[in-house]
Amino acid sequence: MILELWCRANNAVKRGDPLALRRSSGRETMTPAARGASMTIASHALTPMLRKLRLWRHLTAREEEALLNLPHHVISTDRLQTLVNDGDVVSHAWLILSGFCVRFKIVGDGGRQILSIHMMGDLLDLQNAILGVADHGIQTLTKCEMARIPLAAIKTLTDVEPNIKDTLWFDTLVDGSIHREWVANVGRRSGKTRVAHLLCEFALKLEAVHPGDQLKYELPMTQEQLADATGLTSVHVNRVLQALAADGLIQRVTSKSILIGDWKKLATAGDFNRSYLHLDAAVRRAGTS
Amino acid sequence: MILELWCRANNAVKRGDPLALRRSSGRETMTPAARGASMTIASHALTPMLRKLRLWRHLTAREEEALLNLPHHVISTDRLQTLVNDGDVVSHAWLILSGFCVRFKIVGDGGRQILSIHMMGDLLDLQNAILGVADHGIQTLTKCEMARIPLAAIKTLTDVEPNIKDTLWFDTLVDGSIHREWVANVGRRSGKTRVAHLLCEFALKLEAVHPGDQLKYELPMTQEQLADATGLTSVHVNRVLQALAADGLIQRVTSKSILIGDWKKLATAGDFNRSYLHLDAAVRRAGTS
DNA sequence: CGCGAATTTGATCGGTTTCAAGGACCGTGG
DNA sequence: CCACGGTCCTTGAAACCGATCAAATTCGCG
Repeated sequence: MILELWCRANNAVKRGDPLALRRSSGRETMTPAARGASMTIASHALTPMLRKLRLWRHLTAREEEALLNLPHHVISTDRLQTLVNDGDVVSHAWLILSGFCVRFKIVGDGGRQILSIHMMGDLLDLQNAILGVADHGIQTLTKCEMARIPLAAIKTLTDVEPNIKDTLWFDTLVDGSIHREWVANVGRRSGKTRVAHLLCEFALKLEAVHPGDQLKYELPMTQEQLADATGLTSVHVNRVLQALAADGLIQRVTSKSILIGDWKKLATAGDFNRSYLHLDAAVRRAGTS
Repeated sequence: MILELWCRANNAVKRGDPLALRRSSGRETMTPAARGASMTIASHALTPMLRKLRLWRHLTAREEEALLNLPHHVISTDRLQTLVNDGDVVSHAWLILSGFCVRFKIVGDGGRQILSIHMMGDLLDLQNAILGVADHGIQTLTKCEMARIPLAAIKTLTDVEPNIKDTLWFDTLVDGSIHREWVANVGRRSGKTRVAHLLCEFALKLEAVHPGDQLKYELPMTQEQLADATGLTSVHVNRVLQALAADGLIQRVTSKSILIGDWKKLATAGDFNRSYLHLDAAVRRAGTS
């Protein structure tokens, strides 16, 4: 249901002829007509990015305009599409317009570790693009609409708009902060705590991009993906979810629909402290300056 | 012994009257005379930073000069000093001139997770400073010499020197890449693999700032700290180290001195692929442009 | 309705933790 | 130079959390 709301929120994006990403090639294909369409019609396609960046720093109207005018094209993907592979040479950033994605790594024994979960407004892969070679993969969890933005255009823009560069830098720093929390999460917390922590993080990130009461939401992940994110197995995740439900911390209407029964208790069980998300950065900044 | 070499390399730094950091307050104390001394005499104190930043991007002579002229003062610390606590309001960055530091988090049950290990030339806490509130702590592993640089000065400099800003941004992105590798390391690898991976990473980072054969080095960490970095217990780290030695992957002359017996085997055992360190970024950049 | 994917359950196994105690090392002071 | 004390390393045995394996059940969807 939340997904539906988002689609409505994004209805400025023309999707008359959504372009499916080919699973085999991993690169988008696009007719000249479609390319032209996405460049001109979808002039406000990038608005989800603003909602996110405004959390970090104040942007002037001119700066926001410049961000919206970044060249891009919009792509529709199936679920479970791998957009970027570890080792790829990357020259574009991805912006999520709708849907959910993860970043991940594959380790030697074939195990997979999800590094972060992303949603509408998140600018993905700017890290990979600036570093030049991808050190991790990117995969969609659900059907997504993504905007593909050339790094060169971002460079050109940030070179003349220092405040935008600072904002994007800040955005990547928050990513780093979340990584650090995840290191602690998978390194030093029990299975139950890890899962509870993830549920809290997801609720708060949802709330940030889509204000409203996010105590009930659809978790766009299978238990196996949840396991990959928490460093557990899917079997154990299943048992942990049951335990959380038994304690009344969550209720599970369907398998993926999470209803947080008691936020305070869940946050305590998840050893969750929102400060690492830095969601109050703009508020704090405004208050002190 | 490596530490000795480094001290010699840093002998431009005047340390006549090292200023001990007070354990209780966590803030440096400094006589006016000493402050003046560190500002003027140690004009090349910041050179270790250049060696690191040159790995990421080319810097012009003027830019390097500007970086060296950043206002700062030099501080000597004991081992196990906590320089920054989670939650601190941060207005300075720390540059390591000699010695080793870690970044860490404390989780709910009192457990500690080390997030990254740092050495000469590493610019610490720029993340915390830009984000405003520290989301993690910083502690010295050994006696260190640190330069404390006001964030305001870095801001002023990077606003007029975009290439320096890009370089520092790149530096924080590499930090993020290392964080991602650590998430995968503690999340999805066995104890033995985790420890082997850490030993490989440390050798390579040493090599980067202090070229020479780093197959033998002093690991500036106790087994308990190794455990905090790998998400294990010190008892288990002890057993893992013995196992690695039994397999001939490492030799242990003293408890902390690591001699890598077979780099290839250790890298394989540690599922280690250096690409996430992005140490070849400058090389690659030079080759393609 | 029927198929494949995802969830759930049970039983067993094993890597890692925990607890506890002994021993080695190192810096310090006498 | 040695004695001392504290930190760190090492070892053993037992307990436990989470993994593994396998099978049954439910869910989602065309």
